[in-house]
Amino acid sequence: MFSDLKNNELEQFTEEKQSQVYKKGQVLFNEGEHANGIYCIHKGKVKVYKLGDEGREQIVRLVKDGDVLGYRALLSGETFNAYAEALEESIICYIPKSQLFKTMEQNPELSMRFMTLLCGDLKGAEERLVKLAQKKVRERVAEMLLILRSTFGTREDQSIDIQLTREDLASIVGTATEPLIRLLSEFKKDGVIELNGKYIKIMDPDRLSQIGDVLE
Amino acid sequence: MFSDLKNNELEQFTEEKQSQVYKKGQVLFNEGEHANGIYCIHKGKVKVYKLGDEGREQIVRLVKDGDVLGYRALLSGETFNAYAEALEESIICYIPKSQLFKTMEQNPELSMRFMTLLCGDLKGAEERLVKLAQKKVRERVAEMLLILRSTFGTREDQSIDIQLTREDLASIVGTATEPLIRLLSEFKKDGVIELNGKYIKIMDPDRLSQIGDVLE
DNA sequence: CGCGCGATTGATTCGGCTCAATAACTGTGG
DNA sequence: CCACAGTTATTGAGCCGAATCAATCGCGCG
Repeated sequence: MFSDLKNNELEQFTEEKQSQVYKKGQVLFNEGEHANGIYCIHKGKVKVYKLGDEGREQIVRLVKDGDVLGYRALLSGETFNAYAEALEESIICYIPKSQLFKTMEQNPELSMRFMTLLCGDLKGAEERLVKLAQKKVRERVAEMLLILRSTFGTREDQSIDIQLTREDLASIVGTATEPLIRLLSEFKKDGVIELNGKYIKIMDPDRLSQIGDVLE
Repeated sequence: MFSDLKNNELEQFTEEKQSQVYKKGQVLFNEGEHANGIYCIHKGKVKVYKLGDEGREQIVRLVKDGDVLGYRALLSGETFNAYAEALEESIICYIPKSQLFKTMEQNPELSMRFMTLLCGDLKGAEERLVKLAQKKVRERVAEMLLILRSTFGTREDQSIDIQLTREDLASIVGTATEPLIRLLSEFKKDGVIELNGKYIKIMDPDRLSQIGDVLE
């Protein structure tokens, strides 16, 4: 994200940044809080979620090493409209508003970068919208597994490199925990995936994309 | 949107802009087409929709007088990822990329304006996402009616000032036509709304927001 | 005036949610 | 190191919402 700042600016950035370690479950920010800076995930994973009217969690986005977080609220000068919570021990640095804006003035490039990020997020959100409205849970689950794998990669044993509770998984696809579990069990029975606690290994990606797509 | 440009720039804008009349049903752009400019709705209404995997329409956004359209694709240098179609006879002016970018360079304000638009769209999309995932059709329909009224206002007879087919309405809330119609009929029977062809009049907004909210 | 599309209603089916019960797992303190 | 308590995961049964299919109706338009 900041990789092509001029050298001196990059230094300045690095100096002033405050790295902090967040433990699993620790909260970066809550919905409604005032945004005074942005978060860069140096290492780790964070879930960004909103609460529905009945208090149910809805995961809006998952964020990992190298991603930036919280710029929507900062750029629009509003409060955060989601919660962010570390999914594992994470190293995250905080860039205060003043510093970011100063750098942005000197580097129009950087503004453009944020613009691009926003565009990408918007596109992604709209695509998810359509899928949520039109696809069945079964298809969405299949698709989610593929997306998780391509986003977070795999560990040595080929399982997807992220640990989410079944509730989290359900909250990504927008369903209840039980239906999600049933689908995972079914996929497992059919040899499409393997389950190992929170780790999921995709055995037959083609089958999954078949299930997740139009077909069937 | 462009209201606080310096005078000479505003003139330049006005001179060069090409106003065009779109008839009802006429297409502004298709998904996948290359974006070479943005559209400003001078007068009229436009629906922006995507197609699901089975070809079903999903309305992403409704746009009216004073709104701007197509900047996501242009700013990110990608193709349009939705379709746009006039809902009624509309006067729309087209601002070519070159001119817009030139003006943006001279007016950082304008870039900031777009940034704000994007932030707003993103926020909106994420909120819709949550509602789609968590609320029932009945609640979403109730909420949509209220939103339509506050967005498009009412005519002299207090009916909402927009004409949408039942299919369009269904596609906004993310359901099939029949369930939507049933709910409208129910609301009508209960005296919550009145139906007059494509025009809908809200009789009991409080009841509607009750239905659309947590309660019930 | 009739054709055809959009709107409406009914009947049926199916998916997904909820509730309830059990099992596995996690971390904790004795 | 083990027992316990409190989660988290899993499975089963029943119900309800919503999609689908089918048929009719109404209306606008040619």
